[in-house]
Amino acid sequence: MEITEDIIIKVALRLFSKKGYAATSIRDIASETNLTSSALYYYVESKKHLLLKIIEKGLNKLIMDAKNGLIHLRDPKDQLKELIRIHVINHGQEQLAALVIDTEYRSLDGEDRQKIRDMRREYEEIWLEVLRQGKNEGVFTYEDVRLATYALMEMCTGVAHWYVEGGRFTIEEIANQYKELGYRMVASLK
Amino acid sequence: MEITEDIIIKVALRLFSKKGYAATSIRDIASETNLTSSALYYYVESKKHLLLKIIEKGLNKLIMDAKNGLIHLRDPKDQLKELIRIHVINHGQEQLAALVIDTEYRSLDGEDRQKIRDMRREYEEIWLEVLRQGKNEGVFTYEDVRLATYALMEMCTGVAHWYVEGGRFTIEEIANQYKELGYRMVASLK
DNA sequence: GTCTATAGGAAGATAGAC
DNA sequence: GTCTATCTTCCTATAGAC
Repeated sequence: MEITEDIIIKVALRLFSKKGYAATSIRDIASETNLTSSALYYYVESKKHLLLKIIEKGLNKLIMDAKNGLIHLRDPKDQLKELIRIHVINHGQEQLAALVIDTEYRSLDGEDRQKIRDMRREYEEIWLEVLRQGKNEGVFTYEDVRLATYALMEMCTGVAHWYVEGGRFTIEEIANQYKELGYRMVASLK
Repeated sequence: MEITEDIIIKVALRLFSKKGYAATSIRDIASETNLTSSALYYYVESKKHLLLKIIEKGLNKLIMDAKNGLIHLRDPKDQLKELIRIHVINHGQEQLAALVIDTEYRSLDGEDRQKIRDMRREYEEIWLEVLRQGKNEGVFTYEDVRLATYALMEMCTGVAHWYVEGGRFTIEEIANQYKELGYRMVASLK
């Protein structure tokens, strides 16, 4: 990957997350990268392709981090807390990407849309499996696994909506509190 | 309010939530209401004003429902469960409005933006007060009230992202499960 | 209230020079 | 690799007839 392309992606990410994909023009992106809009097309196939790459990159990182985080853990309680930690930290550190992934999915169509849908499902499946296993072992209690999973995931996803770097808590401190809140949500009482 | 205006708002709401505000044109809205774009301007001041009215209406309903729901409740546990119930049912029944409120806030500017920000803060304050009171009375446990509140609210808000009418659970059933999950998240162990 | 016509500009993307 | 110039289409919004 070339250096100019990285800058373009970074600028596009910032503008897409701030103004939205549709409201951001190729000329906006070009202007902030000190290129003309035609020079930009030397690096980028289309505006839609740029969005796709941003979303793919972000989701890939999240999935990889989650899978790596679980490798050495066997206890569902530890696994859940690790998923919460990774999800929260991702949505803080990669806040702009997280916002774009969540809100601009609708701007894709056809096989692009399907591909992102599949990646989201893959990530969701990681959580579902941990929650199922925890119930089987009797450490988790909930009525429906999908509902509990969505509740947990959306709670963590929300961090991207309010987190500000340099605020009262670091993202690690937030992750720690969320680990406790999330675990209590589904924990079986001893 | 006139009947044509209601239809316009309904159509705009559907299109804004599906394609996004910026990607929806006045012509799109006119076309689906069987009006020309100029006829539409007889009812609507501007596209931005239409968005503002949609967001205001949706937030107003949510705030009113929350306030009314709490009137006769004194126990923080009951109050929290009622807030969860109202928020979840609102985000299921008014799903499209909820999505527009959450994602198109950025499309407003100036005093419009400030007004919506204030309304969101007013709603948030209702939750914060219940959570604070619960901790004072010893029935809730958490490290930071704002963090716990955001976690609870975002968990419930997320329902708008995945709920489908006619799915495995009615919105009331979902609300019931969320009441339990949310309460356990902050409940003090006896 | 609803129409046709149109102003005035901005959008995505490309051609071709350097 | 980057530019100027431009094609074509779409946009919000208005003027003025009926």
